[in-house]
Amino acid sequence: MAATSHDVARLAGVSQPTVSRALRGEPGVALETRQRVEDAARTLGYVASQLGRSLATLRTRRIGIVAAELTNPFYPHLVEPLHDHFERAGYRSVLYAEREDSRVAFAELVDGSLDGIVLTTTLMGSPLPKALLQRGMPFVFLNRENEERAADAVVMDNDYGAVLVADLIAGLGHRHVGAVLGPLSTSTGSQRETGFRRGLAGHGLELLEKATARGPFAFAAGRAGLRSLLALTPAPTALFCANDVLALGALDEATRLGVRVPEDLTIVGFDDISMSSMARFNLTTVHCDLARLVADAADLLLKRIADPGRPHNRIVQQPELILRGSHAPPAAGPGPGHS
Amino acid sequence: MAATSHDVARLAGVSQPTVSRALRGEPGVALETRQRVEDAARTLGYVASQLGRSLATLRTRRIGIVAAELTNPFYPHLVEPLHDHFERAGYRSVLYAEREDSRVAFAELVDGSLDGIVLTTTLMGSPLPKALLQRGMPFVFLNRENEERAADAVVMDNDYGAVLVADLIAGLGHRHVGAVLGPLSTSTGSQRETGFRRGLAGHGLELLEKATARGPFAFAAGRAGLRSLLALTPAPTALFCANDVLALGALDEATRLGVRVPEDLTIVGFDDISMSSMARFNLTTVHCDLARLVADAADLLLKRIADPGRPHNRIVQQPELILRGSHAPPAAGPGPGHS
DNA sequence: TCCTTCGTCGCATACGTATGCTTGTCAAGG
DNA sequence: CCTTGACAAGCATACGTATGCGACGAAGGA
Repeated sequence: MAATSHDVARLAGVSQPTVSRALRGEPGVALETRQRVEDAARTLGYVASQLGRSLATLRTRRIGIVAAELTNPFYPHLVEPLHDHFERAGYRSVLYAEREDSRVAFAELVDGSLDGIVLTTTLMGSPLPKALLQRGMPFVFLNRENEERAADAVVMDNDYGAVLVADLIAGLGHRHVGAVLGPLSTSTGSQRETGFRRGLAGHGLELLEKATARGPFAFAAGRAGLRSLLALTPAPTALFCANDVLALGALDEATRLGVRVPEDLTIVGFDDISMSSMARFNLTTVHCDLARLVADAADLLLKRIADPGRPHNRIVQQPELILRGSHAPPAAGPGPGHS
Repeated sequence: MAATSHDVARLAGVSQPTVSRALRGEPGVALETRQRVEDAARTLGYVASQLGRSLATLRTRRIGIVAAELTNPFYPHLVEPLHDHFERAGYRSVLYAEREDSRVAFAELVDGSLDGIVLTTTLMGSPLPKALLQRGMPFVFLNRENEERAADAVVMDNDYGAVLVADLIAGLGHRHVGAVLGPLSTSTGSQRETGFRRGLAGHGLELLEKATARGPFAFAAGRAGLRSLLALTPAPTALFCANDVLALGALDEATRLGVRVPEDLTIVGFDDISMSSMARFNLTTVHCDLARLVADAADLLLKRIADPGRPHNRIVQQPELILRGSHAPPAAGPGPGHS
């Protein structure tokens, strides 16, 4: 149906290899021949088959991005700049939005249709990274990682960021502190929890087990977490949420319940996604430079594709506290009631 | 490097075609042979090359999704369910996030690496759809379309939805009405504008040219639009925004400027993306059932791939007004001042 | 005994491109 | 006049899988 390089060759009166060389601008083709080939290609509307090309070169110029639901507003902040980076480098992005990396069929990732993979949803204990490693399939951890250390990774210093939050909350004078934590099966969730506890301890405070809620990094978990923590007596006057999506969920639920932020309740998030800076949320949070995170990850992956034998690299970036409007000292009286 | 079907054949003591048939569960392979092949494949960790397979079958089981920036919160509502739909049907999604369909290199879409394409960012006058049509490349318009009528399309009844908004605003008693419109080069932008003007006219109202702002479907355009319209005298008491992203941008800018919604200003959007239902926004808007929109589009595309000769189908879905908290009658006095 | 039928498998080839090697031509230099 | 080299283009083949067709053997019936 569609024209092939053989059709072009026939029309131009040359051989198929000459067509291949001429259209790719390889040297060793006479100018006159090259133009005849280009004319023939234009006449036939010829477009080189990526399939044939990939099979011959064993390069597909496609990169897989394993991410979670895109309607979770965190992931677009990774996927979009990844896509743009790879596009500039001549690669296409194939989306694997499987919620968890272990749900991605391993075979789909190593069936030869990808040159490399970005993992953003890896769980602790997932066998996928090791399997990719054994197969020699280039990949990079982005934002999340797991126990596998013989791999490229670009992550935030989650522990440090959480300590910053603990310092802020303790410094404001809060004594009843709660947290909406992420899954322990994620490196981000567990590191942010550890850091927050450690930070509180530095101020003689403790995160009581009953003052914690835990759930997936989703709005609904933030909402549920806020409801359950407000039911405590005394209710916490400050809440650390393990990421912005949780924090925005909690913030929104507080609004719904008539709890004022920050007057009645301090809420601090982590990530600084774009929604958090909108005036209606104005969330105090830990800023992660996701653009730089993504840029580093894309670079590492492209370098590994170019040279599979190069030494592994683990890049840790420092986050930064962003003070907006969702934090304040605790109210003078007892903890906030709730209507 | 990676094992091929020839390696498996050698180990199992059969021919390569027998390996192919055995592993795909084709009939005509003896049970004992099949098991020997499966054992050999397992031993070698064999995964069939998608490239070889695609070249032989001329089917790639990949679908291209042409969308805009994913950080624009509208697009994830299309891309995610598309991805899930196609995955269930055994297809992978390749992302082309190029802002405009005309910026996507045509050759990339017809180089044989895709079985079909979803267009969500088509501009009026774009030559891409016709070119795809001429090449016999299956595609479907989703949400946006252009002049090309010999194609599958799934769109909302934008005109009708905009009339609903006009009815609401006029019914509330607003006389000074403004609008933040989308690009005329998009079918959604122009249809929503036309419908809104027609709806207002039905109530003896008019949308003055100076009471309109226009920009891309982005937060920033909503913010800028609100600022410029509030500078008018008299300032509009009600604003129709051509989609939710514009409306949320306007709403957020109003908050920033100290303009109260809905007391000082009514704002109505279009699309009903998930952010709009959050308590902090609580946006009155026109609900589009994007899940159904996407489902219909995915179905149409898969049917066309299966049968390229079938008649074209254009599905128009009816939107529905959702009354939340951003609309109210105009304030008794003159239009709102702004601090 | 011979022919038919069926089940099983291999042979040959197609899919479309890239690339190493060889051939052929022509001009320059000895 | 022969040799050498550069340049241009073709030949052969590789990449990995799928599939039409033919071959072969066993089983069954006439």
